[in-house]
Amino acid sequence: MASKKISMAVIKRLPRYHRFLDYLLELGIKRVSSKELSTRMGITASQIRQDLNCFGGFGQQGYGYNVESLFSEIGNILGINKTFYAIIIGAGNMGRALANYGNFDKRGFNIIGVFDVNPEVIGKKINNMEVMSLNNLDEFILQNKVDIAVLCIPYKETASIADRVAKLGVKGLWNFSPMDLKIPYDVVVENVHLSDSLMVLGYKMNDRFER
Amino acid sequence: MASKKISMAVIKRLPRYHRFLDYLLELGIKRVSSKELSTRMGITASQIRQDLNCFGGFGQQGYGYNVESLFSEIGNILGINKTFYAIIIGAGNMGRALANYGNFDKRGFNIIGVFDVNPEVIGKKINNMEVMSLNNLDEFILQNKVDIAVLCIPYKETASIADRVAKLGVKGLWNFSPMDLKIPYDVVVENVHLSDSLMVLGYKMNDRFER
DNA sequence: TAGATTGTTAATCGATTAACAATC
DNA sequence: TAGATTGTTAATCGATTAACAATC
Repeated sequence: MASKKISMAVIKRLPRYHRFLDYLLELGIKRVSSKELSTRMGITASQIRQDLNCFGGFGQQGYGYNVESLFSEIGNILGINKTFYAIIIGAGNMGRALANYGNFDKRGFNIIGVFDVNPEVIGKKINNMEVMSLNNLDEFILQNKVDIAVLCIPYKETASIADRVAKLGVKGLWNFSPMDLKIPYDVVVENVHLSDSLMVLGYKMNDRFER
Repeated sequence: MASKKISMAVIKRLPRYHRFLDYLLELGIKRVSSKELSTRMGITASQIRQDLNCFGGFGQQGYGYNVESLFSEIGNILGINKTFYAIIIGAGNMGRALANYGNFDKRGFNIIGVFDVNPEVIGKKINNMEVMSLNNLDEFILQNKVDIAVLCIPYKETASIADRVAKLGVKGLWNFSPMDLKIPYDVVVENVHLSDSLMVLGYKMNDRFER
């Protein structure tokens, strides 16, 4: 598995398929054709078939795709059945929101710790987890299996913390800071640049409505 | 302005340029060449010049780009100098985090109201704003200039609320629900699908480390 | 002026779409 | 079997990269 290189464009569509299939499942729909997915999702049928065939022939000629099995196949590709252990670094607005958000568990992402520097926050409970001091970060990572660090820290701290956890063996960074991370270690980074997204929205609005 | 169609690929890189130029400004750097930007940002010099020339010749042959003026030009393109008025719908984890996050103001996004359905939340203050009842949403939008609605509501409510505010004249939706919005009105949508992003991170990790 | 670097055109690369033979 | 729809190859489209003349 994961042998031939698959483009990010394809990967990024997978969660959308997954979500839509989940919805079809809820509606009790058993089978679906690429053509039907196409009209409902606004993606060409051709692209859907191309995307799915990157990973194997999930369909059946003359029939289409079985919703349930396609859903679980895509889930497998995305690794939903595997468990990742994550810590949140930074218990500010975003860190707290993510710590409280329960739905990541469902997708196999377990939050096992929250860290901050602020003495007023350390020791307080967020979603039944006591916020730990950043001083104990290294120790914690060495003593627990930590796959992912969720970075919810200010711009200036991001690079050094990223570096620090990468050195300790954390393999994935989910980065909410506006910093573009460049890390010399073997770490996977996924950025969520909220303000970039907001600026793109602003652009689109100006462009469309010629304010 | 905004005459020839510019691809989304280009637009999405603009906030990154903007951020990096801001950083150079802080360092007190006055001029920069596409080549230097290239090595520092990990984008080809060719692409940088192509991107910038979509909007006009901001550079000078033999010299490069003036950091300050390029920064402000990109800011203008992104509409940072214009003010948008936004409301947050849904005062759950994400809604609260966004309401408390002060940095959007800096980019011209003013949050002027927060709404929720939960009686326990209505009336409470978030970042000096009293949470209003969703019952008063229509009235509020009609009586105030609301450019953007930030949707932080559960999956099931999203479509109907999006429809409702669009009908009332809201022109932009910043959507944090996993719902893929299809709206029959003239509205611009920017989605932030956090769990999609997390799933992509999971995929990358499985792929890279062959768990 | 000579050197540097842009703006812009042309070439390449990759992603999307179309077409159709394979097959359920 | 006939109809439907996939899997897959080929054609098209768009985005990225390379090249270079224009010019500061």
